[in-house]
Amino acid sequence: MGRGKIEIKRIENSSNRQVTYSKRRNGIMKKAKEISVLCDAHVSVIIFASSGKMHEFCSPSTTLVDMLDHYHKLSGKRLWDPKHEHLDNEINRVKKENDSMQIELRHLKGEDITTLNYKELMVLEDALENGTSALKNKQMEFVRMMRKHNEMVEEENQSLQFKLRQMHLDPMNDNVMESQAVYDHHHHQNIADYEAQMPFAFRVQPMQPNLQERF
Amino acid sequence: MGRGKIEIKRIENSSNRQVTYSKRRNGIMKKAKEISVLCDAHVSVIIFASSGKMHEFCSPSTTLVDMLDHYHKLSGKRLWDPKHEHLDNEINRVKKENDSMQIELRHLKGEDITTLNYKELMVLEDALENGTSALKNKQMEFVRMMRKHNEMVEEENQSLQFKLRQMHLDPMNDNVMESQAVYDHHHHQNIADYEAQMPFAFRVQPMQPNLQERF
DNA sequence: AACTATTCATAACG
DNA sequence: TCGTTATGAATAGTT
Repeated sequence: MGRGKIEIKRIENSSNRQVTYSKRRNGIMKKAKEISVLCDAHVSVIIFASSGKMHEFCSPSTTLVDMLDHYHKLSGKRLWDPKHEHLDNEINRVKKENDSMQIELRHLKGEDITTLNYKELMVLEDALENGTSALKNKQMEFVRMMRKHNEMVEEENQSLQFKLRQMHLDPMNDNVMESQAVYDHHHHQNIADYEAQMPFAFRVQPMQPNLQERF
Repeated sequence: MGRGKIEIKRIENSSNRQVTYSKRRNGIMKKAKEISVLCDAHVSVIIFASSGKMHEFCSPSTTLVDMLDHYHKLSGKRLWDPKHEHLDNEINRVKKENDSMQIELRHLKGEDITTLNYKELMVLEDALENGTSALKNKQMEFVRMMRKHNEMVEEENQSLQFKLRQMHLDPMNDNVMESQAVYDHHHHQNIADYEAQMPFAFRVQPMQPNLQERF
């Protein structure tokens, strides 16, 4: 197509080559645009001239990244560096871990255990027994804390009653108040220590209405 | 170029589109080859048909990876960095999921529960109760299967004893054997049905030595 | 860059 | 899917 047929081999004349490059490059880009419109195709064309200059075309319906992503999936060839592959592997590894943990969790919660064999059920039973007994211990600890707390509150009540009685008997005597202050200081220190260890729910609402049902 | 001029817009006739696609794709690939030879250009063409099939051309003097590297440098556009970031985020997300599952698992197994507050302990208790009761049900199912199995074995024993006794009394009489054969056929069918449902551990070693301790 | 004589690509058809 | 062909498009060489 031109004034004469040409052989397809490197054009030695540099300026000729440059001109032909520019003309044919435009031709290819036009064709690429056309096929993408005519046939709904996704097309990516990247050309580097021997001069180093780059030209590219990518169909407007997509992006180069998406195309390369797709390319990666279809061809199986690795375009991205080992870094990338490493990340992929890491994701797969972690996801597998995730799946097996999810299964274990479901089993412990009593779901999907119909497929388990006898041995697996034994393991599950051991785990549940451990969990249950640890829970029981922790709950007993709560009970002990509650007892202690109650004792301290009762003790404080007594001290307050004592104080009130003294003031009633002798309203002008400050000595009573002073000796009480020493007691209070010590006492509140203890309560503070204790509450620091107390879980939040307990401190806000010390009396769980149905706690006794649970033991 | 062709029997008539065409407008550059999507070809609605599907088979026409397919034919045009294939012809024009060949045309582009040929042009790409030619320009790379004639002008020393590095060319990459990737085309996805709307059908999903992929075709590519890359000048023989280079590779797609090299071209993309070059592209990366010249255009400044970040080709895989966004992908990297995406993978990183995915990993972090899954790892977080992992961690929380691991914590839940440990709690169910009775580990690290000292930090739990009262509310959390209640939730844990519910989960453990569910798990335990599901396990109990499954175990009872095993017991029922064992019972059934034992009954069948005992029944078979009786039948065998009967057969032996008959042969001892009248060693020359084959009728006994024939009537027994009918019985056996039916009986073994039942056992096969049953064993198909039996978990593997049970079938290999029907008598678990410490089973009775566990119920 | 334009022009134009040629070759090439391809739309329609078989 | 394949081959053929008339026609328009691309482009090599020229100005």
